[in-house]
Amino acid sequence: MVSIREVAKHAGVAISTVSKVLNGYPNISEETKAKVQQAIKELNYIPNSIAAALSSKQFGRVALILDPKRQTQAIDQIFMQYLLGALDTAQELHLEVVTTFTSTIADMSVEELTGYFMAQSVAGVIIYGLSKEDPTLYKLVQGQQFSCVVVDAPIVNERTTSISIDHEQAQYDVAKKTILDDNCKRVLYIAGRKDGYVTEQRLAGMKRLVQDLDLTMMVRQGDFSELAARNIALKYAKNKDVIVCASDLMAIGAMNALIDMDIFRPVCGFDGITLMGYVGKQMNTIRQDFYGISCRAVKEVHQLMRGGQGQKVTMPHSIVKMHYKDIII
Amino acid sequence: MVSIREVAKHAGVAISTVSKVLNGYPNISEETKAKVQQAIKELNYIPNSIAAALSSKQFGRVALILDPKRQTQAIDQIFMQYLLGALDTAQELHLEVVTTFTSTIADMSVEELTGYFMAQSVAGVIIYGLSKEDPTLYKLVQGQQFSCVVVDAPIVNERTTSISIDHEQAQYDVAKKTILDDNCKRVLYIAGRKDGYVTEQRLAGMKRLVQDLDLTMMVRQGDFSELAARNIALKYAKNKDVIVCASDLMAIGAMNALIDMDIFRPVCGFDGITLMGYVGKQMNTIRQDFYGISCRAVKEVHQLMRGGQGQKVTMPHSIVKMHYKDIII
DNA sequence: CTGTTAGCGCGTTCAA
DNA sequence: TTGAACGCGCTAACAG
Repeated sequence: MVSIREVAKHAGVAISTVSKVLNGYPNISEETKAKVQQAIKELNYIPNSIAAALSSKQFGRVALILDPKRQTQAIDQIFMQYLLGALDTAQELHLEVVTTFTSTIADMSVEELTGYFMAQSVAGVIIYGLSKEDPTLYKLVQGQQFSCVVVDAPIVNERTTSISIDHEQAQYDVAKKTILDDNCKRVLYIAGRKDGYVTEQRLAGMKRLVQDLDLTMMVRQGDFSELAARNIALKYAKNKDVIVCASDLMAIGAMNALIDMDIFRPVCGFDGITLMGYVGKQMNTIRQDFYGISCRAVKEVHQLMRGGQGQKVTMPHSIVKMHYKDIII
Repeated sequence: MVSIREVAKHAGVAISTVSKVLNGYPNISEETKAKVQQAIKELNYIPNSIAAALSSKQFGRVALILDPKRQTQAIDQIFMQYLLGALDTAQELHLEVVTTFTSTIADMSVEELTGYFMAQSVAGVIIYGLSKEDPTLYKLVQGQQFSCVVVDAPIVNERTTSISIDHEQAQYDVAKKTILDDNCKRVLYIAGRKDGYVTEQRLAGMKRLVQDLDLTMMVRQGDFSELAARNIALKYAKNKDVIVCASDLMAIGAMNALIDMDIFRPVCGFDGITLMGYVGKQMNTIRQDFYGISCRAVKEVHQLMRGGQGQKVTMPHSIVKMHYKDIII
């Protein structure tokens, strides 16, 4: 294993000089910089990220906090996109990533969690889909001990950046399109879980749409569960004109309920997961670039860790109708 | 951040003593062990895994090498199960995990890859679905510089353990059940990619079955692609009695081809992914416990890193018919 | 059985 | 502009 020591010897400089070149510090002559880089190439030197993390608290590692539902594996695609985006970008920025599932840290207090991350030299945290009722992670973010990026939660402070699409507008857009296509009036809206920030925002979009188009709306909590959505549709869909769902999975549940009841109503979803293309019925949905969002999240946490300021970032979205022919490859 | 030093001071012992209790070394009196554990509890001490990894090469970290297809997101479920199993078990065994996608290491030579892992204090590697034609990873395994566990590849040596279900038997089982249900004679077998070990093994199972049941079989390479399987089915299914596919995704492609042709043939798949339950047609498939396999993989790599011997581990499998009602929750 | 000591590879003062 | 020296938190010989 080739260490910084050997690079220094090979280049005929001191270890600290190599370190400075590596980390882009100023006050190094072009000449020595070239010598060092030459030596790095020749020896095929790769800096030991462990040692670097141990030595410097400043540019530590990034923890990814994901909350995959162990039951509903149909949406694993979203988490994989998050992971792919994060790991790709982390490699680009030379950040080390720690993949963490919420189950791992479920019964820790803020203090324990803080210690846990500190012990791993974690300086930045990306939280995907923070629940409003997760006090520990919420406190972690508010504590501002770590540089945080929250995806799909509207928390911003000195050291916290928020990233998401405009859920209010997206829900408005996709529902409007679906409703205008069939000239509907009576809407059944199957919302998400109460403790999610996006649930509120999407509901707000629906309320605005109801006003703008002069509709009537019944709202029920589907908790992002396919089965719950199915049951809600079975119960209430009959005397509605359209079913708007806050997730693709719920849209699939609702659609299957309609098929069982042998009635037709337009349904729209939210997310754009591949599964939508497999269920036999084309549905409108919002497509988010989960990969791109995650890339951006890593870039933002990188900024924060280098002294950047927390901010709100809004990513673009689009409306698509999912077809099997677009899915199969 | 509370360090081992403070624990030692608090317990009134030396640092190394704390380290020894931490790592379960022998030759520590019950009394001091109790004192130390008491101090650990009181101070809420969490060992710094970074420092441990840096200091000791022996019990370093474990790299997970996954190869998720960026296109075919329908099978992300499998990778998430692998990840969940690995992370859960790693936490149990106090192992640190580095999640790696093949894209990250795609254009490295063995030497570079070795350096890359060494620089990260990686001592163990778990490779999920090693391709026969990945020379770099293959050499890495054969080089025996790392403790390796290969999932679904039959490589065993001093420091390499192989884990998988019995693909030959599984393919035999699921095809036999499907064939006997409908008393078929002419089989279309859509195999996987040529460079996969499992492809061979499953094909061997089919050959045995053809002998045992006195069938005729046409074999085509579907490359684990839904579209390829669809095209194969469109071309050859007509004068066959049954279509056996080496993956669920290919079975779905084949089934959709049959629907388009408006003919019926029994189809069976392999994997047991959730998607199978959504496509409207019930199909036999092999269910593997990807989560459990991954748990076992981590346990095995843990053994290897502590001096264990490489071996072959076979996991159980079962045949299921996928129903939508079993999927929706 | 316990404590002392020397690194692991690197970042970072502080002199030179 | 460069380099020597210290320490990050821990493990592992070795000495006691």
